[in-house]
Amino acid sequence: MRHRSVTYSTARHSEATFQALADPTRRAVLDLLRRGAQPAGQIASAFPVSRPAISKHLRLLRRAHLVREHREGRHRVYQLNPEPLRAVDSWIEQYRQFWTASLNNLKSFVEAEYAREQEADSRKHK
Amino acid sequence: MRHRSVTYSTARHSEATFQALADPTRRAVLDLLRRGAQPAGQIASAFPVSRPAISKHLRLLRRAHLVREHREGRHRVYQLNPEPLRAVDSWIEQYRQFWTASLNNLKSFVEAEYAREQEADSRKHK
DNA sequence: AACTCCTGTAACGATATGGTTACGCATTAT
DNA sequence: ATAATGCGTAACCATATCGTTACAGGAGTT
Repeated sequence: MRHRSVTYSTARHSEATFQALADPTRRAVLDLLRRGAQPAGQIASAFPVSRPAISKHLRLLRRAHLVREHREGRHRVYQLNPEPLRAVDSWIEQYRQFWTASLNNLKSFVEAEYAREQEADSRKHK
Repeated sequence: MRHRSVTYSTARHSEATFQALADPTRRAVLDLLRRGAQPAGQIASAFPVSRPAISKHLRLLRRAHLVREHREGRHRVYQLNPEPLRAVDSWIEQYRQFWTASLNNLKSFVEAEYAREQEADSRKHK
């Protein structure tokens, strides 16, 4: 029988953002845009893939709201929008406490937790 | 002519980690393990997919070093290892300044940056 | 008006991803 | 010894992903 874990819903948040960050080229595009807004072609020239490939990455980043685009003459200037990264940041935040604790402490804590749960479970088995 | 952007190399770091986090089920598994170590079957029972599917997710998480596994009787207990998340955190860190600044300030900053670059570039065009 | 520049989209192909069922192998229970 | 439990892997399938080349269309240039 399945539980449909409660934790699932929290992980569903910011799906598009995590998805967008999965690709190294897209992360590099964001890194590039930190230095300032640029037109699409100039962005593409910084990478070893074709311009249409970058165009598709930009579309994905646009749909994840990680970049904003506006026309300027015949250029399309792309600008970083870091807002969605806040969600990623707050997800990570929940893990920060784990690496501030020493690994030894973590290990014993986790093992104790499991031992406790196992004991609570032991009634269901024989 | 291609530049092979310098920023690329920084984005290549922690490739496996970003990859692992791209899937909502895997993020939910990590969220679940924050509450304590658990055997594989118990993890699987929290999700609406088959046990082998979870087994494959766990393998990927193992290879990304986001979880550790050890045998305990006939169970295989999985334990969170948040260490690789530090790399993600420090990547995000570089963006934190952008959302602490007001969006208006950011906008003008970025636009000024682009204007400056465009001017520097204008000698190459006609 | 004709031409060039900049960029998005379409169509296609190779590979990756995420799911399923069937199976094998240890470990514990009977 | 035999059966049952727990879990990883293999084989397979559908769809997604990321790249390419060819093409189209709007904005400046001549």
